[in-house]
Amino acid sequence: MQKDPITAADRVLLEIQRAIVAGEIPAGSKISEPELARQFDLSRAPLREALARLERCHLIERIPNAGARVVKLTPQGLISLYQIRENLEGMACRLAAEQMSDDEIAQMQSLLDQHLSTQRVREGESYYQEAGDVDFHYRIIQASKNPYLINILCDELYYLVRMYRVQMGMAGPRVSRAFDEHKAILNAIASRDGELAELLMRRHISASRRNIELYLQQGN
Amino acid sequence: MQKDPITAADRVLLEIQRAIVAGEIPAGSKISEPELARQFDLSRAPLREALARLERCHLIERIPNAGARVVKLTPQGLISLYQIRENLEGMACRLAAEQMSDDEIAQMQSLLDQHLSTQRVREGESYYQEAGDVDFHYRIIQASKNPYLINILCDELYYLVRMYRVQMGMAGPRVSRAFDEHKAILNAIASRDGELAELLMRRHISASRRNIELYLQQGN
DNA sequence: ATTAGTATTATTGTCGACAATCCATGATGT
DNA sequence: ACATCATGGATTGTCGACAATAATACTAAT
Repeated sequence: MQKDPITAADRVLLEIQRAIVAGEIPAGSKISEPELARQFDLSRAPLREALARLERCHLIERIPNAGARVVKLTPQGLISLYQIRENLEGMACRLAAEQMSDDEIAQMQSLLDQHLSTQRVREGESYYQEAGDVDFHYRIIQASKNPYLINILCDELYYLVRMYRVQMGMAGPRVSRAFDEHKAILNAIASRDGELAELLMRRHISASRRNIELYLQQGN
Repeated sequence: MQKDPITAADRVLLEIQRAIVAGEIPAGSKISEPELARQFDLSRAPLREALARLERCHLIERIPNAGARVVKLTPQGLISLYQIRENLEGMACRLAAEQMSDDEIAQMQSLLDQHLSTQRVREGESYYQEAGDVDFHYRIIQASKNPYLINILCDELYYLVRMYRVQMGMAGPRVSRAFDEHKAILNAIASRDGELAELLMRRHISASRRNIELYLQQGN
């Protein structure tokens, strides 16, 4: 059994991460090490460790001797992010189709059934579908078995995606469509058609991106 | 003009990075913070900062309370790495074809001419071609203008690629072929054919991967 | 009044020491 | 003899303070 030693830096990291994603620490605002240290009642050492990891997942930007700032959200940044997702998650999907075991596929199918039931219960509310969408993508990525790919998508880009969604209020009328698309993707994986699975995933993300772009133009 | 404050952590980072890539610090060996601190004659604080960044570019792996180890090179790891490169550099190439200015393209062409001349001078020696290859890919990636893509490829995966090449002694008989492929890629970019540029770059990297796989099977 | 230069203040980078945790060695019991 | 547990040593995580750098406020000169 592998132990999981939680360090102080880990705790403060999770807390700040959540706060930034939720917008409680506003985008573009300056990060003061002494202030945060007082606020979380710990030294600057573990805090700096946490900041290093926050920089790693693109939530803050640091300039030597000048300090750290929370990233600013821009339409262009979001486009860049979705370009990457389209490629990498498409690739993850192809690999998943090649490498998932039959058991894993069955588990994914039951996961989708589960999503369907909660979706029926909470029709209109998009949060659960959001979480479900995240979960679905997360599982696919993990199933790719490529450690670098997993690291990039789940550890480095994932929080930023969530930050965009949360702060731009992505309710999205795509709940049911997204579910159908998930189902089609999983079918392609189940029939071991990696090429199709990749194509469908790319379309799925591309549709999501266009949806967001539409939302942005509406909003402004 | 932007200043460039070099900190102690930066210096030790570059030094350790070089040492790991060159194999002077052997793959799989344990990293001792106190020992390295003595060796570089500085405190553990900047050293830990450097280690955090080394973890970021996948050169070391850290386990809480247990320490850091230099990554082990495995055939599977190298395959995973090249899978990512194939996708992302292909994408970078397509974006470059869409976004590079005519000036930038002209500069790239003169860069290739420069490679040709040095290649003629040092026929057989692969180091310069290696550096040239690296430079070519680097410039293409930068030209994609996608900050996340640039970060992933140039800051996070690049050093690991070099580590594999150096430690596995990738001399490679692909010197001239690689050059021709570079030229074909640039031609596609110059004619603004992003689709073709992407395809050619993927083939280029795929060929490089197969070359390495062949080398591995030979070596063992 | 505006700008250049300077002094002050605050923040980051670095240091050495302490506390908590892990690894290795050896003792002990069956 | 082997497995389990305890102990000692070493390493990592954390702390508070100092030094170096950057941001700010103020003074002075044109």
